[in-house]
Parts: sequence; C-alpha cells; structure tokens
Amino acid sequence: MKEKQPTRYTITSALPYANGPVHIGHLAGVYVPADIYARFLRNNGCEVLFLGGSDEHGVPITLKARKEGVTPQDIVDRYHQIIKESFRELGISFDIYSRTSNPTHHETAAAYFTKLYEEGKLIEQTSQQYYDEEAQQFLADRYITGECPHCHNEKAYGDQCEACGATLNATDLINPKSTLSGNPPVMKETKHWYLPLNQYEPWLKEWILEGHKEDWKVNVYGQCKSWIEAGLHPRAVTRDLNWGVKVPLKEAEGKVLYVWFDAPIGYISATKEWAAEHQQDWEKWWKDDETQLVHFIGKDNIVFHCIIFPCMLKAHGGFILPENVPANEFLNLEGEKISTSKNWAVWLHEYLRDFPGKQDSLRYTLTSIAPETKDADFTWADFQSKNNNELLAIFGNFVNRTIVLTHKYYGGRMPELGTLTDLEKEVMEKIAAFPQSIGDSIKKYRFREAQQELMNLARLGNKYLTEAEPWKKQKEDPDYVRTILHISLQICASLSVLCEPFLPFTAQKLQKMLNLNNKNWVDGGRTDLLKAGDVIGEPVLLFEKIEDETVAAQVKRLEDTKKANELANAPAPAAKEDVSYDDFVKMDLRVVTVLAAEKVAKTKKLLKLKVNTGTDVREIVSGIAEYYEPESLVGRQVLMLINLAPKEIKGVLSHGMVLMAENADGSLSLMQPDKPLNPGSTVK
RNA sequence: AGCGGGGUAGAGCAGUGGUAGCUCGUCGGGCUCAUAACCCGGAGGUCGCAGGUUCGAGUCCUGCCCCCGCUACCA
Repeated sequence: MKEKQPTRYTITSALPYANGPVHIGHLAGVYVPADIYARFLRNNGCEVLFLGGSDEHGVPITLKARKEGVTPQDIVDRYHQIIKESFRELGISFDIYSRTSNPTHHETAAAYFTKLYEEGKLIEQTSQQYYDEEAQQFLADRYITGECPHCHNEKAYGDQCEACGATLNATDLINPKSTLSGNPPVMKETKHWYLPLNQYEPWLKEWILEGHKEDWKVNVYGQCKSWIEAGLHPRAVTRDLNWGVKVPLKEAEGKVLYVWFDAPIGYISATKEWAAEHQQDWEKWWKDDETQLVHFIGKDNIVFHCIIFPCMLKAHGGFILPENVPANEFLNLEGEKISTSKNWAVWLHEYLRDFPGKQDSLRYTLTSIAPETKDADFTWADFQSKNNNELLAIFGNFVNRTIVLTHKYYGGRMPELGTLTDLEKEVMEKIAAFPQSIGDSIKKYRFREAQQELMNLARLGNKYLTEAEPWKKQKEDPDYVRTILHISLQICASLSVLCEPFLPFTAQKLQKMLNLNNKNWVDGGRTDLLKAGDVIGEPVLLFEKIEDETVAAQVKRLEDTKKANELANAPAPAAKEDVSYDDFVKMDLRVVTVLAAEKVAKTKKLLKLKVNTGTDVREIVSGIAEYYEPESLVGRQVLMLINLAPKEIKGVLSHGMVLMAENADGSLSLMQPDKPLNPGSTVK
C-alpha cells in the first residue's frame, strides 16, 4: 500500500489497569512483543515513540478502595508505582510510562469530549438508572447486589452472577440492594452522552473489511467483521461516578467520562507529556500521514482498539488511524487461566525479586510461547527447560566456548582472518542473511519465529565450531584456527546486535565483553564488526542454570495457592434440623480459663487440660494437639460445654468438651471471648 | 443463545490443494574447546470426529464434539 518505507512509528501498549500488579500474561501478550518491535525499529534507525501508562479510572478501582478503606487515589498510586518500576526493571523500553490520573490527561480527555460535544458528534439520551438516596449517587452495576433470576444465588452483581455465570442487567436482580448503604435503590432519570457508532458503519466496512483484509491477523479481522456485521449501536461515553475525568459540562455534575473513552485518549496525553518534556511537537506522532500507529493489545481489547477508538479518532478528525493492531490470545499458567482474584499468576515484581538478573530468561520464555495464534501455556518446567537447554546450552555456550578459546590461544586478542575454505564462505553467507530473515518475521509481528531464527544463528555458530574443530588443529594448522576463531567471534558480534530486541540485558553484557558499541540492525549481518587485534574481555557467563529446587519452590507456591482457593470455595456443611429453645438451654455453655495443658501420652491428637469453670477446677480431654501447643493454651479463655456426661478417653476421664470450629480442611480453631470474662460466665 | 479464534508427534508450535515440518524431550552414535554444554542420526503423527468436493485434502465444503475469548471495563 505505502510505497515508501515509513520511518516514524507510534507504538502503544494496552494501559494496564491499576488495581493490581502486572503478571506474565500481560507481558507475553502485550509488553514483551511491543518492546521487541520498538527496539527493532529503533535499531533500524526509525523514529519511535513507545507509549505506556496506567489506566487508573473506572468502577473496579473504586470498589477495591472501598473494600480496603482507602481512597481510589491510594490504590492507583500503589499499583502505578509497582507496575512502572517492574516494567523498567524488565527492560520494557517505554519512551514514557504515564498515568491517566495526571492533569495533562484530564485536560486532554475533557477537551476531546468538548470538541465532539460542540461539533454535535455526540448524542444525548436520558435513561432510568438505580440510585442510592442515602449515598446520593447513581449506582454502577457492580454497586448493586441481589438475587440472580436464574440460579437464585442471593449475591449476584448487577452485571453478572458469579455463581452461575449469567450476564445480567441490574434491573434483572430480584430484591436489589445498594452495596453503599444496603438500602434498596430507586429508579431515577439520568442523562448521558453517546457516541453513535452506528453512523460509522459504512466507513468501518471500507477501512477494515476492505482495507485490512490481508494485513490484519485473522483473529483481529474476524472479530471486527463480526461486530460490524452484527450492527453497531450508540455507546455511552459518560457514567454516573465520582472517580475519573469530570464531564466538562455544567449539567453533568457527578458524571465522569466512561473509562473506555478516557483510557485510549491516554495514549495521546502520554505523547503530549513526553513532547513537553523533550521540547518536541506531539502532533507529528498522531497527525502526520507518514507516521504508523500500532496498538499492541490482548484479544479482549480488540473491539476497543479496532472499532471504538478509531471511531473516536475519526469523529474528532485530524488523527491518523492504526496501521495494525496485532492482538494476541491469552496465556495460561500451568494449564489454568490466569486469575488476579484467585492469585493464580506469576507476578512480574515477584519474579524480579525471586530471579534477580534473569530478566532475559523470562523475556525469552515468554516470547517463545507468545500466544500469537492461540492460547498458550506457561509452566515452570518449560521455563527451566528453555533457559537451561536453549538460552544457556545453545546461545550462552557458543559465546562461552568461543571466548574461552580466544583467551586460551590468543590471550584475549581478536585473531586475524586467513584463507577461507568453502566452509567459512558458506557460514559467512548464512550470517549475512540473518538481519533480513529475523527482521522479516518481526515486521510480520511473528516474534516467536523471529526469536527462533535468532537462535539459529547461535546454532550455526555451534555447528561451525564442531565441524571446524579448532581444538584439534591448533598444533598442525594454527593459521586456519585463527580464521575459525575470527569467524566465531564475528558470529558473537552479530548475535550481540541481533539479540538486542529480544534479550537487551544479554546484548549489553555481550557487547561489553567484545568491546563493541551499539550497532545498527544491518550491522548484525556483517563479518567485520571486530578487527584483528581488538581486545576481547574475560569470558562472563551470559546465563545461569536454573536449578530444580528453584522451580520446585515456585511450583509449590502455586500449589499452595490452589489449596487455599479450594478451601475458600469449599461449601459449608448442610444445615441441621431446627431445635427448640428448651433443647438449647439444656446445654450448659460457659467461658472457662485454661490453667494447665499437657499432651496425653501415646496419642497424637489429644491434650489434657485443667480448667477453671468458676464453680470448680476439672480435667478435660480435647483433640486439638495437632493445632495448638500445650504451653500456648495456659491462661487462655475458651468456650466449653460443661455438662456433657463425663467420658473416659485414653485412660483420662474428661468432664466436658471444649468448643472448636472446624475449617473445610479439617483444621480446628478455638472459640474465645473477645474480652476477658469471669471464669464460669454463661453463654447463651 | 449468537459471534470470533483454536484443536497437527510426549510437550510447545509452523504449515491454505501435490512426498507432514521446527524447537524441546526421548533413544543411539560422535566430539571433548565449552555452564554434563555442542554436533550427527533414529524412533515417534490414520493432522478433534463424521461425511463430501477433487486425480489428489492438515489445507476447500457440510454437520458434530472439545478448549479459549467477545457480547459493551480482566492482556
């Protein structure tokens, strides 16, 4: 389509939602591929602006804040910091990592709305919505709970019932209640502004269905096609909420921009911020036809970036449209869906803590399993195997054997190139082809394939060394051995250039070893990057082996998480039959003080306790030895049934029973008054 | 319920009409410079199931099954 090779790229990566840290799914789907792409283009001399930032508005953040008793700003401050720092540490080369709570963003988003409003690009509509009279605010779907009309779970939310999975409208709920006040909400009229997506249908058909049939990924194209052909509807751009970008209209008190409207504008705001810091013009990144806009996202975000945001850009006018939206599928973890709420994830900030200096191991693994065409699975065993058997064994080992030989034979000096045999000529020809072949795959957003091709260069090196056998020929043919090492070192140099987008930390280490400065991408195909006589540094191991114990510890952590989840979801035992009050008062329940405790000999579970019941001191036997140390019980007050008929247990006569709660996993927990009481106080 | 993507050797993936391929693992051999690393070779697949089109189907068509996603805020 475009004749000229474009040289300016605006690359966006989905704004992570600031209600939790970033995990490997985010990385594999969005940030690692986007980073590879950005680094590759920079190495090719393109002008690149790589944008990222935290999405900090929306209902879930207000809910989380409420739950924790802090402000939404506290929540987003916390996660923005963690996310930003962990991205930096992984080497995601954002030109700016911004956030949507910044003033620049609020101004930009509000101005965007105002322009659309003033030019009549939005339509107004009033509707009935649930309102909490006590809290004096409209209720987002998530703020309403009630009985699910399908499965009659009493704790369904206004948008979804988590028990049966049904998608709901707030009005479907039986006996709805506001989570703010607990009161039933009332219906009240509210006015909102809508973006009439339906008006853009003909244009979308032409732009996507005809214009991008060939160059967009099938999953992206298919999704767009289905949306457009199903017919689009006006979509509200405002909400009744007090956290977000205030709608800049007098009549819109208490309303904010809906996050889907404000978040993508965040890309533009981030550009403005970056431009202001660098005294540059922001507009060329968004308004110049020569600039290519590329959005990296996950599959859940396709409709926003392919349909809604382009409509917003079109409605505003003057903006370029995305050239491509290489959306990825999802990454699973050990065979199960990654879930923030279930803590089923490998969190980036925890990985960086547990695997210091191993950023490239994670980057390599995630790229090699990137869910480019279908959902993929991350397992710790796989991570270990990719690191040990590929990165280390193929790449690291080739570099190591070359540099070690260079030091052994030539004291760390680059040897001269001598006469070439057919083998060298063939190898050199192959080296020359790598920048092109790796680059072609990257340009097609096939990062897995590109990285595989990079490894083929290291494989070529290993194969060459094995075939040439310098260690055998050093005595009889030292001239030829110089040539072999010369070529091998040139391969190391090429690797250091070509691995940079994938393995930036390794590239740096390797270039330092070779005393090489950053080179252009095409230099990766040269075989004269190093000159005879150049000083080669001491061999430094590029990768470390990851031991079985290390991955076992991570797997155990996940297993523990799974157990905890199962426990949390275990159903409570079925209710028993009703009893009369008379039956209940027959039981003499009291608070007693433990005076002494010791294990019952030859038993695992039993403790013998001496307790003060207020009326007497007596001995009882209790089966809690697995959960409590005898010493820790002395002096504690616990609940007890004192008129249970005495019974001999393992040779000890027990006069009553200590009350315990039993958890789903069978563990026991003592019942204890929440303040000290007189021994013998009755319980009713 | 509708729509989108996917189902190919033990695992992870390529492959849109013409002898089924790559990486890891596995088995056998070689090498010994190298972080027990490297190199060569072998075994292993009726390409989800059932029909159909075709001289020929993993690839095109029809039906079904399974996984994931979207259906208006999870990458």
